[in-house]
Amino acid sequence: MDKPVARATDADTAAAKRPRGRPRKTLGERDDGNRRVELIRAAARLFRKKGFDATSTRDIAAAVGMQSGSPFYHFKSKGALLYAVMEEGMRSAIAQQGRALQKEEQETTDPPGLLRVLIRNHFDVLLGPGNDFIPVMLYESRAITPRQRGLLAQLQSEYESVWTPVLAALQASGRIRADAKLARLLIFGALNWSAQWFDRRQSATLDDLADAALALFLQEIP
Amino acid sequence: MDKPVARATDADTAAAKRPRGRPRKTLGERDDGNRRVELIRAAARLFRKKGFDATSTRDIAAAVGMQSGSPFYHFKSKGALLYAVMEEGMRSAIAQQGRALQKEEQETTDPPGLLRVLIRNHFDVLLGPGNDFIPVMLYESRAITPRQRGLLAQLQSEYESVWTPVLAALQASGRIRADAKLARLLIFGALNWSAQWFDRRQSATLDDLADAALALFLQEIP
DNA sequence: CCTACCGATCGGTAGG
DNA sequence: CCTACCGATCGGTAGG
Repeated sequence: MDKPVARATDADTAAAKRPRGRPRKTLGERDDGNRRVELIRAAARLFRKKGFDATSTRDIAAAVGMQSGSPFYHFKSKGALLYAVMEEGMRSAIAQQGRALQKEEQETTDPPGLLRVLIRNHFDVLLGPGNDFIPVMLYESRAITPRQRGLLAQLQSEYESVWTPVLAALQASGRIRADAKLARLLIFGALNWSAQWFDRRQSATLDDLADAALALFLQEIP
Repeated sequence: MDKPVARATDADTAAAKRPRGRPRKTLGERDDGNRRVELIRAAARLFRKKGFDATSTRDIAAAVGMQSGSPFYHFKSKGALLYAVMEEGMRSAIAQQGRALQKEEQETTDPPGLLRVLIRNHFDVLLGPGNDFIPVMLYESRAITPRQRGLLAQLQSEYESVWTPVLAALQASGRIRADAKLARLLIFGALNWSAQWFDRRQSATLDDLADAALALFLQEIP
């Protein structure tokens, strides 16, 4: 769990294509971690589609070809599996955000450009193919314990820590007018809510979304 | 169900204060509708607090002092009760929005002023004391049938129909830069997400929120 | 990781 | 609206 899975964006779809295929044990590849990851991935998809409470551990077991009791060999409870989905989602999102910034770091130090990278990447984290982890975290947080919520809050702080100076700079230069803290909450709301309505089969692309968000939040250059 | 309950904003809290008190039958007041409304209200509170699946019909029955099977005398299923919460929430929100616009209709025909009224009222609908109905609708829609979703979509269209011309006017005048449809979705997202983080016991008021939202979305006058 | 199983809970109903 | 109840499902476990 410490090393993030390969970019969920491109890896998940492939795996979902052959859910039957038993793990190919090329070379000395151990099964242990794989089965655990498979469980987390299947759980994420089902938790997102049907909700945590409406998903039975039997559903999850069946999705990876296990018997009903077997998930409990890997996770001590259904709640632990939910938390693993959320934690994996956050670690993966943080890593992906880091890569996105690094890639653009060529010259893009201007706050508007940085905000675009952050927003565009956030849409990817939320809406990219196979990215069910963060939506699950956003919409099922009621089901975890206060302690787990605290641990996730730390990861969320880490994720947001990159945004704070960017938003502060934009506010200082007058390109964002609203109070910094409320602006951050409202912006994340606008972005996060897209998980409820975005349909990949429809017209708008993630770039369109990023454009619209930037146009909505940023004051035009005077 | 056709006539909306008294403004949830001021009526709900009072009722919550005396959950034990058996309905006072002053004058010829019939119990029938009251019990039904009590059930809807209790269900809304519990559905919001614990989620639909995690709330048992026994929880709801107990909250209004009934035995476990009795809610099914009023509603044919748990799902019907959920839908009643959502429909009641939408009808109430539409009525409340109508009143808010009427009250301000003195001279306020300018789009920015109208948007402020709409946003301020929307925060009231979402975050006002005892207003659990709309958050339940927003966050539990997975649990209703497609047909019910369709019926609610009609009510949501009615609610949003007032926003559309206002947003169009703001876009035409350059005070909103983003694509009209995406702007609407992003704005509603920013507002709706507040149901996840807003804490009435904290500093910001609903007026603060409305101010911040306006400042964030509207281009400054040149 | 499977087999076999348990106790608890749940939505819903018959019959008054 | 209550009493008494049912069938189904669920999370989880022992023992291999």
